[in-house]
Amino acid sequence: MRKPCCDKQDTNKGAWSKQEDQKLIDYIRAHGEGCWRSLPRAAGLLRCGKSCRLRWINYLRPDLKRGNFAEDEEDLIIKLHALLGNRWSLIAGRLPGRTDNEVKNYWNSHLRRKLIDMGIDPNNHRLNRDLPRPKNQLVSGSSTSSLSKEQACQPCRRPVKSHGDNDQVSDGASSLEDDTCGLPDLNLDLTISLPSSSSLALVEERQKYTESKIERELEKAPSSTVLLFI
DNA sequence: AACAACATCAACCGCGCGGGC
DNA sequence: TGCCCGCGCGGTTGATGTTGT
Repeated sequence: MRKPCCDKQDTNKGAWSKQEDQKLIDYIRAHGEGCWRSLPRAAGLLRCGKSCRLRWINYLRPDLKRGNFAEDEEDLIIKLHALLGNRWSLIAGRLPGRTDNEVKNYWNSHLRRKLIDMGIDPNNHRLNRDLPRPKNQLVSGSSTSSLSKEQACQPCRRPVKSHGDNDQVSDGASSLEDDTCGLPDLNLDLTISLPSSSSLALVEERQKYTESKIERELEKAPSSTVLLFI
């Protein structure tokens, strides 16, 4: 049996207080990121390392872009999801200032429903004849509220999670291989465009940071997917 | 105004991967 | 070569906010 990541008896859980945030920020400013396991003690925090890491990455990091997703960001997420599936960290790596958690939440709460309302299966990004056809309004209160959370999520539930599956990239990506007639329905422009010219510098900086990792991941992806991606 | 239902998102959990020994 | 440990990822949960009745 695997050891827990920390001694749960002595750690706080739940929402972070301002003081905790400040301690974490101060510590990372002074010592940099890394060694999350020992960080809490060193920083004087009663949190487990994973919790500190998550808090920093998803909320406290100075380069985070908070706020609503722009339309081009939405497009990019949808396109990348079609290619990569639920590989949120890879998708987030292409969105400067966004975290995997943020992208994942946004997908689950907004984009998935948007696709469903457009009659597109968010699993494989193909037109779904069983779903309602496109409506004039993308997300209307009545149309979405009639879809219970369970109903909306059910088709997207993956079978028992397995990282091994990732080697096949994803449901979405693998479906591209399975059925090549899927994408044209979406009219997806698969060229990856940068979100905006103003954020170009940030994009480049972050891309450098993630480039090697992304490239490694893409090497594992099926060649057809790589071609599309490039 | 009060309650219920739904939506959002921060945070947690468990697992797999990869590096070090 | 195999084991251990730390990190990172994706799925899920639960608290909180918002909207509808």
